[in-house]
Amino acid sequence: MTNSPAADQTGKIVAWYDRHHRDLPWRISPPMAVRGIRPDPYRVWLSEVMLQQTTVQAVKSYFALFTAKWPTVTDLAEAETEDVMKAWAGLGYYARARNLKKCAEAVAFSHGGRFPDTEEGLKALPGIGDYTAAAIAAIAFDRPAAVLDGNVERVISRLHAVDAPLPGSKPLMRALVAKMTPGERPGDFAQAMMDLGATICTPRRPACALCPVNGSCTALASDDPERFPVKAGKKEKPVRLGAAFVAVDETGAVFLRKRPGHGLLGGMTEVPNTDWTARQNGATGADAAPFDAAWHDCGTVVHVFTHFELRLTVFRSRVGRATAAGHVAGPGWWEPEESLAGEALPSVMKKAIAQAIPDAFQPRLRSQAAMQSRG
DNA sequence: TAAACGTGGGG
DNA sequence: TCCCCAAGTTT
Repeated sequence: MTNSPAADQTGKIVAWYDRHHRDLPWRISPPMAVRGIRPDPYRVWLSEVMLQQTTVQAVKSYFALFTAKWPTVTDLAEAETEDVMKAWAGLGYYARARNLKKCAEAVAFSHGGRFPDTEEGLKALPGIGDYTAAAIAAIAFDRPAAVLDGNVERVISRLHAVDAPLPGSKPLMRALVAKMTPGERPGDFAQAMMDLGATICTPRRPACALCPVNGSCTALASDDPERFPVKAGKKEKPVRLGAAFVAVDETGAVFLRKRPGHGLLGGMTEVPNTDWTARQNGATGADAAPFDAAWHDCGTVVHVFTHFELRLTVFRSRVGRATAAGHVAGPGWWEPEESLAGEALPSVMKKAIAQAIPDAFQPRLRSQAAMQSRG
C-alpha cells in the first residue's frame, strides 16, 4: 500500500531523528526511547517551561541546577518560593517561575505527586498552555498530541508554503501537524520536528540540502524558504527612563527590596528605583532618591525588555547602616556582598549594581586576584 | 485579539 | 550597531 504524503514525510523525519537527534539532558534519545523507556514527566515539564521563548543553551545550566536542588516535583512544591525565584534569576519571564511553583504544588498536593497524562489535564495547570500540554503528553506519556511550537511552525509553513501570517495561521498549522502526527512514537516525532527546525530548517540560511523532506517542500520547490513563516509586523519599542539607587554600607552590604508579586519582574529583588516613565520629568535624578545621602552619578545602563527599552541612571552612595536605617523609605534589607550574587536579582538589576560597584558579583575573584598579585 | 512579559546570542 | 529571535502563557 502507498502511504499518504503526510505519513511519508513523518517516516522520513523520524528516521532522520534516529540518526541526527540532539542529545539533551532532559531527553531520552533513541534507541532507548524506542525500547519504551519513558522520560520522567517532571523533567519533561521542567525543561519545557524553561524552554518557553528561551534557547537550549541558556536553559542547560538552569535545568541542571533545578534538578540537583529539587529532584522531584514534590521537592519543588515544598521549596521556599524565594529559593525558586533565586534559582530562576537571569532566565527571564519570571511569571514562569511563579507558575512553576504553583504547578508543582498542584501536582504534589492535589494530584498525588503525579502529572496528569492527558493534554486536557495538563493544560489545566498553571503555566501550561497549548504547546506545553501537547509536548508533555506526547514526550512523557506517548500521546499522539499535535505539538506546535516556533520550530514546528517554521517547518510546516515551509512544507506547505503557508502564506497566511502568524499568529492567525496557527489553527491551520496545528491541523497540518495533527495530520502528520503518528500513533507510534508521537513524542519522538514531536522532538524530531523541533530538532529539524532548530538545526536544518533554520530561520535564516536553512540547510535544505540536508533536509529529509526536501523532496516534498513546497517553499523549496517554488519559492524562497526564508520567506516562511510569514509573520505580522512588529511594533517599535518605546524608550523609558528611570533611576536606580545603590546604597552600600561600611561592610559592603547593599540595600535591597522586593518587587510586587505580579507584573514586570514580579516577585524578584531590586535596588530602590523610580518608576520607569516615557519622558524625563525631573524625577529621574538624584532628587528621586529613596533617602537622603551623598548620591554619586555612576552613569547610565541600557536594558532592552520585550516591549520597551530602559535607560536607567545609576546612583551610588556610601551610607552608615545605623544612619541609613532611620531614613530608608519602605521595607528592605542589607544584603552582604558575599551573598549578593545568590539573590533573586533579575539581569537589569545586576547590571545596575555592577554599574555602581564593578566587582559586586566577583568578591572572591577580587580577593584571589589580590592574593595572586601579592604571591 | 492584542499587549504584557526577559534575556543573551547570532547574523 | 541593530534587528531577529528561542521549545509560549496569561490577561
